[in-house]
Amino acid sequence: MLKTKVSFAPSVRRLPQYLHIIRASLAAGDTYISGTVIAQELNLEPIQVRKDLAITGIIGKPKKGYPVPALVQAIERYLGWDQSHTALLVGAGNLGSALAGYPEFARHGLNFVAAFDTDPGKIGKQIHGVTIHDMAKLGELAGSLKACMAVLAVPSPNAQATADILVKAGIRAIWNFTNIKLKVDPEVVVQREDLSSGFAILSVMMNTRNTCGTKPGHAKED
Amino acid sequence: MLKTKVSFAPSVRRLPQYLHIIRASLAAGDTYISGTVIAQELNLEPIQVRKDLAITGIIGKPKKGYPVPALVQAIERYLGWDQSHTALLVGAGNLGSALAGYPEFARHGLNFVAAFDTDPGKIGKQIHGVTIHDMAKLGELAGSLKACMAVLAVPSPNAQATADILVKAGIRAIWNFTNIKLKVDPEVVVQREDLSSGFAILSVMMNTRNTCGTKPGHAKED
DNA sequence: TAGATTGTTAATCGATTAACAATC
DNA sequence: TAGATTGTTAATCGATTAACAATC
Repeated sequence: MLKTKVSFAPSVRRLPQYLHIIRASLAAGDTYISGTVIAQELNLEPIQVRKDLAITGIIGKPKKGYPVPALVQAIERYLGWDQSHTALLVGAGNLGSALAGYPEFARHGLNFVAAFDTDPGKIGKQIHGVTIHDMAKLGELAGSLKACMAVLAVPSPNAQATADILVKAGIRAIWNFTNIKLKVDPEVVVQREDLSSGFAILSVMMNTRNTCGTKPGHAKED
Repeated sequence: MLKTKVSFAPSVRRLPQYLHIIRASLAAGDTYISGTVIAQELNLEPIQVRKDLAITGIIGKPKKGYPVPALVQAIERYLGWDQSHTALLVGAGNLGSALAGYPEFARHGLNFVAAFDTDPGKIGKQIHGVTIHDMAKLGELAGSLKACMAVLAVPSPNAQATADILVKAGIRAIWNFTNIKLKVDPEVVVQREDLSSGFAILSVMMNTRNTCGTKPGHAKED
Protein backbone atom coordinates (compact mmCIF):
# COMPACT_ATOMS: atom_id res chain seq x y z
CA MET A 1 0.00 0.00 0.00
CA LEU A 2 1.51 3.23 -1.18
CA LYS A 3 2.05 5.99 1.30
CA THR A 4 -0.90 7.90 -0.07
CA LYS A 5 -1.13 10.33 2.76
CA VAL A 6 -3.63 13.01 1.94
CA SER A 7 -2.01 16.37 2.26
CA PHE A 8 -4.00 18.40 4.76
CA ALA A 9 -5.60 15.28 6.20
CA PRO A 10 -6.87 17.09 9.31
CA SER A 11 -8.53 19.73 7.14
CA VAL A 12 -10.12 17.12 4.88
CA ARG A 13 -11.54 15.39 7.95
CA ARG A 14 -13.21 18.60 9.06
CA LEU A 15 -14.80 19.39 5.72
CA PRO A 16 -17.74 16.98 6.18
CA GLN A 17 -18.58 18.70 9.46
CA TYR A 18 -18.62 22.05 7.74
CA LEU A 19 -20.70 20.63 4.93
CA HIS A 20 -23.30 19.41 7.37
CA ILE A 21 -23.73 22.87 8.85
CA ILE A 22 -23.61 24.64 5.51
CA ARG A 23 -26.28 22.34 4.08
CA ALA A 24 -28.53 23.23 6.99
CA SER A 25 -27.83 26.87 6.22
CA LEU A 26 -28.75 26.25 2.60
CA ALA A 27 -31.98 24.56 3.63
CA ALA A 28 -32.74 27.56 5.81
CA GLY A 29 -32.48 29.73 2.75
CA ASP A 30 -29.35 31.68 3.71
CA THR A 31 -27.35 33.15 0.85
CA TYR A 32 -24.13 33.74 2.81
CA ILE A 33 -22.51 32.06 5.79
CA SER A 34 -19.40 33.29 7.57
CA GLY A 35 -16.48 31.25 8.82
CA THR A 36 -17.08 32.79 12.20
CA VAL A 37 -20.54 31.27 12.43
CA ILE A 38 -19.33 27.84 11.34
CA ALA A 39 -16.50 28.01 13.85
CA GLN A 40 -18.85 28.91 16.68
CA GLU A 41 -21.09 25.98 15.85
CA LEU A 42 -18.20 23.52 16.00
CA ASN A 43 -16.14 25.09 18.75
CA LEU A 44 -13.26 25.85 16.41
CA GLU A 45 -11.18 28.91 15.62
CA PRO A 46 -12.53 31.04 12.75
CA ILE A 47 -9.09 31.18 11.14
CA GLN A 48 -9.01 27.40 11.02
CA VAL A 49 -12.34 27.26 9.24
CA ARG A 50 -11.21 29.87 6.70
CA LYS A 51 -7.95 28.01 6.04
CA ASP A 52 -9.79 24.73 5.61
CA LEU A 53 -12.39 26.15 3.26
CA ALA A 54 -9.66 27.77 1.18
CA ILE A 55 -8.41 24.37 0.01
CA THR A 56 -11.70 23.80 -1.80
CA GLY A 57 -11.07 26.91 -3.88
CA ILE A 58 -14.08 28.81 -2.60
CA ILE A 59 -13.74 32.58 -2.44
CA GLY A 60 -15.59 34.51 0.23
CA LYS A 61 -16.73 38.06 0.45
CA PRO A 62 -15.38 40.28 3.22
CA LYS A 63 -18.08 41.28 5.65
CA LYS A 64 -20.61 38.76 4.26
CA GLY A 65 -18.90 35.41 4.30
CA TYR A 66 -19.17 32.59 1.75
CA PRO A 67 -21.97 32.17 -0.78
CA VAL A 68 -23.85 29.14 0.56
CA PRO A 69 -24.79 27.22 -2.61
CA ALA A 70 -21.35 27.70 -4.14
CA LEU A 71 -19.71 26.62 -0.89
CA VAL A 72 -21.70 23.40 -0.76
CA GLN A 73 -20.70 22.68 -4.34
CA ALA A 74 -17.05 23.52 -3.75
CA ILE A 75 -16.77 21.14 -0.79
CA GLU A 76 -18.66 18.35 -2.54
CA ARG A 77 -16.53 18.76 -5.63
CA TYR A 78 -13.27 18.81 -3.69
CA LEU A 79 -14.25 15.64 -1.86
CA GLY A 80 -15.52 13.98 -5.02
CA TRP A 81 -18.92 13.70 -3.41
CA ASP A 82 -20.58 15.14 -6.48
CA GLN A 83 -20.13 11.89 -8.36
CA SER A 84 -21.25 8.33 -7.80
CA HIS A 85 -18.96 5.41 -6.96
CA THR A 86 -20.15 1.85 -7.27
CA ALA A 87 -19.25 -0.14 -4.20
CA LEU A 88 -19.42 -3.66 -2.86
CA LEU A 89 -20.42 -4.39 0.69
CA VAL A 90 -18.25 -7.25 1.84
CA GLY A 91 -19.57 -8.73 5.07
CA ALA A 92 -23.27 -8.12 5.66
CA GLY A 93 -23.29 -8.27 9.45
CA ASN A 94 -24.59 -5.57 11.74
CA LEU A 95 -21.82 -3.12 10.97
CA GLY A 96 -21.98 -3.68 7.23
CA SER A 97 -25.76 -3.30 7.25
CA ALA A 98 -25.48 -0.09 9.21
CA LEU A 99 -23.04 1.33 6.68
CA ALA A 100 -25.10 0.26 3.67
CA GLY A 101 -28.16 1.83 5.21
CA TYR A 102 -26.58 5.07 6.26
CA PRO A 103 -28.38 7.63 4.09
CA GLU A 104 -25.56 10.14 4.39
CA PHE A 105 -23.16 7.88 2.50
CA ALA A 106 -25.64 7.46 -0.34
CA ARG A 107 -25.80 11.23 -0.58
CA HIS A 108 -22.01 11.26 -0.82
CA GLY A 109 -21.99 9.08 -3.90
CA LEU A 110 -21.50 5.71 -2.24
CA ASN A 111 -23.62 3.39 -4.35
CA PHE A 112 -23.77 -0.24 -3.20
CA VAL A 113 -24.39 -2.60 -6.10
CA ALA A 114 -23.96 -5.88 -4.25
CA ALA A 115 -23.31 -7.38 -0.84
CA PHE A 116 -21.50 -10.56 0.14
CA ASP A 117 -21.67 -12.84 3.13
CA THR A 118 -20.90 -16.43 4.09
CA ASP A 119 -24.07 -16.94 6.11
CA PRO A 120 -26.43 -19.19 4.05
CA GLY A 121 -29.36 -17.63 5.89
CA LYS A 122 -28.51 -14.25 4.43
CA ILE A 123 -27.60 -15.20 0.89
CA GLY A 124 -30.33 -14.24 -1.56
CA LYS A 125 -31.92 -11.76 0.81
CA GLN A 126 -31.58 -8.02 0.58
CA ILE A 127 -30.38 -5.29 2.88
CA HIS A 128 -31.44 -1.78 2.07
CA GLY A 129 -32.26 -2.87 -1.45
CA VAL A 130 -28.95 -4.59 -2.06
CA THR A 131 -28.86 -8.32 -2.77
CA ILE A 132 -26.58 -10.47 -0.63
CA HIS A 133 -24.50 -12.98 -2.57
CA ASP A 134 -22.43 -15.94 -1.49
CA MET A 135 -18.99 -14.81 -0.43
CA ALA A 136 -17.60 -17.73 -2.44
CA LYS A 137 -18.75 -15.98 -5.58
CA LEU A 138 -17.04 -12.73 -4.68
CA GLY A 139 -14.18 -13.29 -7.07
CA GLU A 140 -16.22 -14.05 -10.14
CA LEU A 141 -18.93 -11.45 -9.48
CA ALA A 142 -16.72 -8.55 -8.44
CA GLY A 143 -15.18 -8.29 -11.86
CA SER A 144 -18.44 -8.32 -13.78
CA LEU A 145 -20.06 -5.82 -11.43
CA LYS A 146 -17.42 -3.26 -12.33
CA ALA A 147 -17.35 -1.90 -8.82
CA CYS A 148 -14.34 0.26 -8.10
CA MET A 149 -14.42 0.20 -4.34
CA ALA A 150 -15.37 -2.09 -1.48
CA VAL A 151 -16.43 -1.65 2.11
CA LEU A 152 -14.77 -4.39 4.08
CA ALA A 153 -16.72 -5.38 7.18
CA VAL A 154 -15.88 -9.06 7.60
CA PRO A 155 -14.57 -10.68 10.78
CA SER A 156 -10.92 -9.70 11.23
CA PRO A 157 -9.49 -13.19 10.76
CA ASN A 158 -10.86 -13.21 7.19
CA ALA A 159 -9.83 -9.66 6.36
CA GLN A 160 -6.55 -10.25 4.53
CA ALA A 161 -7.76 -13.20 2.46
CA THR A 162 -10.89 -11.30 1.46
CA ALA A 163 -8.89 -8.22 0.55
CA ASP A 164 -6.67 -10.38 -1.66
CA ILE A 165 -9.70 -11.60 -3.57
CA LEU A 166 -11.03 -8.06 -3.94
CA VAL A 167 -7.76 -6.73 -5.31
CA LYS A 168 -7.48 -9.65 -7.71
CA ALA A 169 -10.98 -8.84 -8.93
CA GLY A 170 -9.98 -5.29 -9.77
CA ILE A 171 -11.13 -3.35 -6.71
CA ARG A 172 -8.92 -0.29 -6.37
CA ALA A 173 -10.16 1.27 -3.13
CA ILE A 174 -10.98 -0.41 0.17
CA TRP A 175 -12.71 1.12 3.15
CA ASN A 176 -11.44 -1.20 5.82
CA PHE A 177 -13.49 -1.64 9.01
CA THR A 178 -11.49 -4.56 10.36
CA ASN A 179 -8.70 -4.10 12.84
CA ILE A 180 -6.20 -5.67 10.48
CA LYS A 181 -3.55 -3.65 8.68
CA LEU A 182 -4.07 -4.93 5.14
CA LYS A 183 -1.13 -5.77 2.92
CA VAL A 184 -2.20 -4.94 -0.60
CA ASP A 185 -0.83 -3.86 -3.95
CA PRO A 186 0.63 -0.32 -3.88
CA GLU A 187 -1.93 0.73 -6.47
CA VAL A 188 -4.78 0.12 -4.09
CA VAL A 189 -6.00 2.86 -1.81
CA VAL A 190 -6.95 1.76 1.69
CA GLN A 191 -8.65 3.76 4.41
CA ARG A 192 -8.86 2.01 7.73
CA GLU A 193 -11.52 2.93 10.23
CA ASP A 194 -10.30 1.98 13.66
CA LEU A 195 -13.08 2.17 16.22
CA SER A 196 -10.75 1.06 18.99
CA SER A 197 -8.64 4.17 18.56
CA GLY A 198 -11.61 6.39 19.34
CA PHE A 199 -12.40 4.31 22.39
CA ALA A 200 -8.78 4.64 23.47
CA ILE A 201 -9.08 8.43 23.40
CA LEU A 202 -12.33 8.31 25.37
CA SER A 203 -10.82 5.92 27.91
CA VAL A 204 -7.79 8.11 28.50
CA MET A 205 -9.99 11.18 28.89
CA MET A 206 -12.09 9.31 31.44
CA ASN A 207 -8.99 8.19 33.28
CA THR A 208 -7.40 11.59 33.24
CA ARG A 209 -10.45 13.30 34.63
CA ASN A 210 -11.51 10.45 36.87
CA THR A 211 -14.85 10.47 35.11
CA CYS A 212 -15.90 7.02 36.19
CA GLY A 213 -13.77 6.84 39.26
CA THR A 214 -12.68 3.27 39.68
CA LYS A 215 -8.98 3.78 39.78
CA PRO A 216 -8.00 6.09 42.63
CA GLY A 217 -5.00 8.26 42.00
CA HIS A 218 -4.45 7.15 38.46
CA ALA A 219 -5.24 10.52 36.93
CA LYS A 220 -2.19 11.28 34.86
CA GLU A 221 -1.20 14.50 33.18
CA ASP A 222 -3.09 17.61 34.13
CA MET B 1 -17.90 20.45 26.75
CA LEU B 2 -14.48 21.17 28.20
CA LYS B 3 -11.53 21.23 25.87
CA THR B 4 -10.38 17.86 27.11
CA LYS B 5 -7.88 17.24 24.41
CA VAL B 6 -5.83 14.20 25.20
CA SER B 7 -2.18 15.09 25.17
CA PHE B 8 -0.47 12.80 22.68
CA ALA B 9 -3.74 11.98 20.97
CA PRO B 10 -2.04 10.52 17.88
CA SER B 11 0.05 8.24 20.08
CA VAL B 12 -2.95 7.13 22.09
CA ARG B 13 -4.76 6.27 18.86
CA ARG B 14 -1.91 4.01 17.81
CA LEU B 15 -1.68 2.12 21.09
CA PRO B 16 -4.63 -0.21 20.30
CA GLN B 17 -2.91 -1.23 17.08
CA TYR B 18 0.24 -2.06 18.95
CA LEU B 19 -1.76 -3.92 21.57
CA HIS B 20 -3.34 -6.08 18.89
CA ILE B 21 0.03 -7.17 17.58
CA ILE B 22 1.58 -7.60 21.00
CA ARG B 23 -1.31 -9.77 22.15
CA ALA B 24 -0.73 -12.02 19.15
CA SER B 25 2.92 -12.16 20.14
CA LEU B 26 1.88 -13.10 23.67
CA ALA B 27 -0.38 -15.85 22.35
CA ALA B 28 2.54 -17.11 20.27
CA GLY B 29 4.53 -17.48 23.46
CA ASP B 30 7.12 -14.79 22.80
CA THR B 31 8.80 -13.30 25.83
CA TYR B 32 10.17 -10.20 24.12
CA ILE B 33 9.06 -8.09 21.16
CA SER B 34 11.05 -5.24 19.65
CA GLY B 35 9.73 -1.88 18.50
CA THR B 36 11.33 -2.62 15.16
CA VAL B 37 9.13 -5.65 14.62
CA ILE B 38 5.96 -3.81 15.62
CA ALA B 39 6.87 -0.95 13.30
CA GLN B 40 7.44 -3.29 10.38
CA GLU B 41 4.06 -4.91 10.91
CA LEU B 42 2.28 -1.55 10.82
CA ASN B 43 4.42 0.27 8.28
CA LEU B 44 5.62 2.79 10.84
CA GLU B 45 9.00 4.14 11.91
CA PRO B 46 10.61 2.21 14.79
CA ILE B 47 11.36 5.45 16.61
CA GLN B 48 7.67 6.33 16.57
CA VAL B 49 6.74 3.01 18.13
CA ARG B 50 9.35 3.46 20.85
CA LYS B 51 8.18 6.99 21.62
CA ASP B 52 4.57 5.87 21.77
CA LEU B 53 5.26 2.91 24.02
CA ALA B 54 7.29 5.13 26.34
CA ILE B 55 4.16 7.00 27.42
CA THR B 56 2.80 3.82 28.99
CA GLY B 57 5.82 3.68 31.26
CA ILE B 58 7.15 0.39 29.90
CA ILE B 59 10.91 -0.05 29.94
CA GLY B 60 12.56 -2.13 27.27
CA LYS B 61 15.82 -4.01 27.16
CA PRO B 62 18.45 -3.02 24.59
CA LYS B 63 18.99 -5.75 22.05
CA LYS B 64 15.92 -7.74 23.15
CA GLY B 65 12.98 -5.34 23.04
CA TYR B 66 10.03 -5.14 25.42
CA PRO B 67 8.87 -7.91 27.76
CA VAL B 68 5.62 -9.04 26.15
CA PRO B 69 3.34 -9.72 29.13
CA ALA B 70 4.43 -6.54 30.91
CA LEU B 71 3.92 -4.54 27.74
CA VAL B 72 0.37 -5.78 27.30
CA GLN B 73 -0.34 -4.84 30.90
CA ALA B 74 1.28 -1.42 30.57
CA ILE B 75 -0.79 -0.49 27.54
CA GLU B 76 -4.02 -1.83 29.03
CA ARG B 77 -3.37 0.01 32.25
CA TYR B 78 -2.53 3.27 30.52
CA LEU B 79 -5.72 3.08 28.47
CA GLY B 80 -7.80 2.04 31.44
CA TRP B 81 -8.68 -1.14 29.62
CA ASP B 82 -7.82 -3.23 32.65
CA GLN B 83 -11.02 -2.19 34.38
CA SER B 84 -14.69 -2.50 33.58
CA HIS B 85 -17.00 0.41 32.73
CA THR B 86 -20.75 -0.02 32.80
CA ALA B 87 -22.30 1.45 29.69
CA LEU B 88 -25.70 2.09 28.16
CA LEU B 89 -26.38 1.45 24.51
CA VAL B 90 -28.65 4.23 23.35
CA GLY B 91 -30.15 3.43 19.99
CA ALA B 92 -30.30 -0.29 19.18
CA GLY B 93 -30.20 -0.08 15.39
CA ASN B 94 -27.69 -1.82 13.17
CA LEU B 95 -24.77 0.34 14.24
CA GLY B 96 -25.60 0.11 17.93
CA SER B 97 -26.03 -3.65 17.69
CA ALA B 98 -22.70 -3.97 15.92
CA LEU B 99 -20.96 -2.02 18.67
CA ALA B 100 -22.63 -3.95 21.47
CA GLY B 101 -21.64 -7.22 19.81
CA TYR B 102 -18.08 -6.28 19.05
CA PRO B 103 -16.12 -8.71 21.23
CA GLU B 104 -13.06 -6.48 21.25
CA PHE B 105 -14.86 -3.76 23.17
CA ALA B 106 -15.98 -6.21 25.81
CA ARG B 107 -12.36 -7.19 26.24
CA HIS B 108 -11.54 -3.51 26.72
CA GLY B 109 -13.87 -3.17 29.67
CA LEU B 110 -16.95 -1.91 27.87
CA ASN B 111 -19.80 -3.58 29.74
CA PHE B 112 -23.28 -2.89 28.40
CA VAL B 113 -25.91 -3.15 31.12
CA ALA B 114 -28.91 -1.93 29.13
CA ALA B 115 -30.00 -0.81 25.69
CA PHE B 116 -32.66 1.70 24.68
CA ASP B 117 -34.73 2.17 21.56
CA THR B 118 -38.01 3.73 20.47
CA ASP B 119 -39.04 0.84 18.23
CA PRO B 120 -41.86 -1.08 20.03
CA GLY B 121 -40.84 -4.18 18.09
CA LYS B 122 -37.46 -4.16 19.77
CA ILE B 123 -38.43 -3.23 23.31
CA GLY B 124 -38.24 -6.22 25.62
CA LYS B 125 -35.99 -8.17 23.30
CA GLN B 126 -32.28 -8.67 23.75
CA ILE B 127 -29.20 -7.97 21.64
CA HIS B 128 -26.05 -9.78 22.58
CA GLY B 129 -27.53 -10.53 25.96
CA VAL B 130 -28.55 -6.96 26.72
CA THR B 131 -32.21 -6.11 27.23
CA ILE B 132 -33.69 -3.33 25.14
CA HIS B 133 -35.82 -0.86 27.06
CA ASP B 134 -38.21 1.85 25.96
CA MET B 135 -36.30 5.02 25.17
CA ALA B 136 -38.98 6.90 27.11
CA LYS B 137 -37.72 5.23 30.27
CA LEU B 138 -34.14 6.25 29.64
CA GLY B 139 -34.26 9.08 32.18
CA GLU B 140 -35.63 7.07 35.06
CA LEU B 141 -33.63 3.91 34.38
CA ALA B 142 -30.25 5.48 33.61
CA GLY B 143 -29.89 6.79 37.14
CA SER B 144 -30.72 3.50 38.86
CA LEU B 145 -28.49 1.50 36.54
CA LYS B 146 -25.48 3.49 37.74
CA ALA B 147 -23.92 3.43 34.31
CA CYS B 148 -21.14 5.96 33.89
CA MET B 149 -20.97 6.09 30.14
CA ALA B 150 -23.22 5.79 27.12
CA VAL B 151 -22.77 4.82 23.49
CA LEU B 152 -24.97 7.15 21.48
CA ALA B 153 -26.17 5.59 18.22
CA VAL B 154 -29.54 7.23 17.67
CA PRO B 155 -30.64 9.03 14.49
CA SER B 156 -28.88 12.38 14.32
CA PRO B 157 -32.02 14.51 14.72
CA ASN B 158 -32.57 12.98 18.18
CA ALA B 159 -28.94 13.20 19.25
CA GLN B 160 -28.94 16.42 21.25
CA ALA B 161 -32.20 15.77 23.07
CA THR B 162 -31.08 12.26 23.98
CA ALA B 163 -27.72 13.52 25.17
CA ASP B 164 -29.48 16.03 27.41
CA ILE B 165 -31.45 13.21 29.04
CA LEU B 166 -28.29 11.16 29.51
CA VAL B 167 -26.40 13.99 31.16
CA LYS B 168 -29.34 14.78 33.42
CA ALA B 169 -29.37 11.12 34.44
CA GLY B 170 -25.74 11.30 35.53
CA ILE B 171 -23.91 9.93 32.52
CA ARG B 172 -20.43 11.44 32.48
CA ALA B 173 -18.97 10.08 29.26
CA ILE B 174 -20.57 9.79 25.83
CA TRP B 175 -19.24 7.93 22.83
CA ASN B 176 -21.06 9.82 20.11
CA PHE B 177 -21.72 8.05 16.81
CA THR B 178 -24.06 10.70 15.43
CA ASN B 179 -22.85 13.45 13.15
CA ILE B 180 -24.01 16.11 15.57
CA LYS B 181 -21.62 18.16 17.65
CA LEU B 182 -23.18 17.76 21.08
CA LYS B 183 -23.53 20.68 23.42
CA VAL B 184 -23.18 19.29 26.91
CA ASP B 185 -22.06 20.22 30.40
CA PRO B 186 -18.31 20.91 30.58
CA GLU B 187 -17.97 18.05 33.07
CA VAL B 188 -19.01 15.50 30.49
CA VAL B 189 -16.45 13.84 28.29
CA VAL B 190 -17.49 13.34 24.67
CA GLN B 191 -15.72 11.39 21.97
CA ARG B 192 -17.26 11.73 18.55
CA GLU B 193 -16.77 9.06 15.94
CA ASP B 194 -17.21 10.63 12.55
CA LEU B 195 -17.44 8.01 9.83
CA SER B 196 -17.87 10.65 7.16
CA SER B 197 -14.42 12.03 7.89
CA GLY B 198 -12.84 8.70 7.03
CA PHE B 199 -14.83 8.53 3.83
CA ALA B 200 -13.69 12.06 3.00
CA ILE B 201 -10.06 10.96 3.25
CA LEU B 202 -10.72 7.92 1.08
CA SER B 203 -12.58 10.03 -1.48
CA VAL B 204 -9.77 12.55 -1.77
CA MET B 205 -7.21 9.77 -2.13
CA MET B 206 -9.31 8.23 -4.89
CA ASN B 207 -9.65 11.60 -6.61
CA THR B 208 -5.99 12.43 -6.30
CA ARG B 209 -4.88 9.16 -7.77
CA ASN B 210 -7.75 8.84 -10.22
CA THR B 211 -8.54 5.49 -8.67
CA CYS B 212 -12.07 5.25 -9.99
CA GLY B 213 -11.59 7.53 -12.91
CA THR B 214 -14.82 9.34 -13.46
CA LYS B 215 -13.57 12.86 -13.28
CA PRO B 216 -10.92 13.45 -15.94
CA GLY B 217 -8.19 15.86 -15.01
CA HIS B 218 -9.38 16.45 -11.51
CA ALA B 219 -6.34 14.90 -9.88
CA LYS B 220 -5.11 17.65 -7.61
CA GLU B 221 -1.84 17.86 -5.69
CA ASP B 222 0.78 15.29 -6.44
C1' DT C 1 32.85 -9.40 22.26
C1' DA C 2 29.87 -7.47 18.49
C1' DG C 3 25.73 -5.77 17.17
C1' DA C 4 20.92 -4.87 17.66
C1' DT C 5 17.88 -2.14 20.15
C1' DT C 6 16.73 1.04 23.64
C1' DG C 7 15.92 5.92 25.46
C1' DT C 8 17.36 10.72 25.19
C1' DT C 9 18.37 14.92 23.16
C1' DA C 10 18.12 17.75 19.06
C1' DA C 11 16.33 18.84 14.30
C1' DT C 12 12.72 18.85 11.11
C1' DC C 13 8.35 19.01 9.53
C1' DG C 14 3.54 20.24 9.28
C1' DA C 15 -0.55 22.07 11.38
C1' DT C 16 -2.57 25.62 14.12
C1' DT C 17 -2.84 30.17 15.53
C1' DA C 18 -1.81 35.14 15.36
C1' DA C 19 -1.47 39.55 13.07
C1' DC C 20 -3.04 42.58 9.79
C1' DA C 21 -3.87 44.77 5.36
C1' DA C 22 -7.57 44.53 1.90
C1' DT C 23 -12.42 45.12 1.04
C1' DC C 24 -17.40 44.89 0.55
C1' DT D 1 -18.59 55.66 6.15
C1' DA D 2 -17.65 52.10 9.82
C1' DG D 3 -16.98 47.62 10.92
C1' DA D 4 -17.10 42.75 10.17
C1' DT D 5 -14.92 39.33 7.64
C1' DT D 6 -11.83 37.70 4.26
C1' DG D 7 -7.14 35.95 2.63
C1' DT D 8 -2.17 36.35 3.23
C1' DT D 9 2.03 36.31 5.54
C1' DA D 10 4.48 35.27 9.74
C1' DA D 11 4.87 33.04 14.44
C1' DT D 12 3.92 29.37 17.41
C1' DC D 13 3.05 24.99 18.71
C1' DG D 14 3.23 20.04 18.71
C1' DA D 15 4.28 15.76 16.45
C1' DT D 16 7.49 13.15 13.79
C1' DT D 17 11.95 11.98 12.58
C1' DA D 18 17.01 11.92 13.05
C1' DA D 19 21.27 11.20 15.57
C1' DC D 20 23.68 8.84 18.88
C1' DA D 21 25.39 7.35 23.37
C1' DA D 22 24.16 3.61 26.57
C1' DT D 23 23.61 -1.28 27.18
C1' DC D 24 22.33 -6.10 27.35
